[in-house]
Amino acid sequence: MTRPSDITRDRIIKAAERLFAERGYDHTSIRAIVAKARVNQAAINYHFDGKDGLYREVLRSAFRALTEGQITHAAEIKALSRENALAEFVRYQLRGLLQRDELTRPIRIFNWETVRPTAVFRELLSEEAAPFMGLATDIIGRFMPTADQRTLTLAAIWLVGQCGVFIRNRERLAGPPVSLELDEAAVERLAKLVSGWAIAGLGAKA
Amino acid sequence: MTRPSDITRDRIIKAAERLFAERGYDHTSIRAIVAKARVNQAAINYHFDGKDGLYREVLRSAFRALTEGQITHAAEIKALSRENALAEFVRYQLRGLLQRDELTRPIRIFNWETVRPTAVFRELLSEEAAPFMGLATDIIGRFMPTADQRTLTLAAIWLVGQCGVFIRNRERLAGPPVSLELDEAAVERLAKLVSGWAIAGLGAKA
DNA sequence: ATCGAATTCAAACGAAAGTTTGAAAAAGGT
DNA sequence: ACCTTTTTCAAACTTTCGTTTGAATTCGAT
Repeated sequence: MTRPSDITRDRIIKAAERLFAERGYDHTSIRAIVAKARVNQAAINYHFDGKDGLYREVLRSAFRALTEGQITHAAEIKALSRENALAEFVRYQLRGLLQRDELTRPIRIFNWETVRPTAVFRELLSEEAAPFMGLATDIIGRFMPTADQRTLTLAAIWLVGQCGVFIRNRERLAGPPVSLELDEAAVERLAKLVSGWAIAGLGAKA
Repeated sequence: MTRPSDITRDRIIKAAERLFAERGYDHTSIRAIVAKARVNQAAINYHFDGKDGLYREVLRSAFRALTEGQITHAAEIKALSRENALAEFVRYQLRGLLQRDELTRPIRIFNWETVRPTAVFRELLSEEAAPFMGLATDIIGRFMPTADQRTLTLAAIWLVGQCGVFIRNRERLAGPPVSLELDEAAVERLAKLVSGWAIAGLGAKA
């Protein structure tokens, strides 16, 4: 493999993934993508059948990375206490704050979608994102074994929401007045803080 | 007052407030605003010096409504136990889920800004939004009297984040598969749920 | 080496956005 | 009633976006 045309494809995907993660779908123009990828503008339509098609590809791989990242550790997560499982989930989410782009970009892309789901996202939701939200719901369920499905879903949304607000505002939080540091230690502290609140919240009777 | 030109101004503001609340800044075109307000397109530039200027006005009044709404009850809130104060804060936020537009629009506008703050918002942040986030920080502070300012700020963001995710996705949550009802009782239940989790989370040592 | 298919490229297209323009209309003080 | 200022209006301007076009080039199996 690695035909010449695959190289173009690859460069487009990589550039698009970065930009979509950083600015979201709407604020990413294909001109910005092709500039970063240093390919011709028409290449996106040729290879991906338009911006939507490209985004679909990027979303697909983002989902896979996201679910795989947590599903490969699914056995571990299941083996963990519910508290540790939830902490791990939160920690994984908040790693999106780090500059470690290769790993954290999918999280950021996903978080843009919690804001204003694109049409592309809604299509993929059923086939690809289900396991991800399912994991959240499962973990929550271990805290609320008697709760109905509706409550579990709301709790899962709640959990994702309280992580997402940090992810999306990463760059702003890094500046004044918050001046949040974004190194591993700081993110770890924040993850502990948030998961601590969430666990305590779920642990008690509401 | 109520000169004829003020009527135009007013219709623009009202229409813009609705649309900005519903779709956010980016997805609201001035053509959509003038169509809803039934005024000429150039009127926005004449009266508000452009889309940004109009948005600034809408944001201003949204902030005022938001802070007044909670500051007028400030005395009550201060008198409340910390648990009830926080519950009241959450409840107020989540009322953005209701269709009661006149009251809940400011909340929705504010929540769009937690996603991707506009330049206009950042300008206003220091002068207008400070009291609002300040209130959140104060309430949080009563749970964590020994915490440093940084932690309090993070906790305030966390609190707003877990409400905002519901507000922004209101319309989607209303449909399948969640099919969240949006009447007073349902919102009240959700508010109890969320504030219960948050209170329990903060009440325990993290 | 050759030929058809796949890929790249510069350029232009059409739609949608925010803004500007300049004349016409309305308002309101004198 | 007049005249200046304020306000409205339809139309055009400018920029940016995603997409299309058609020729030129490169690829890769024969």
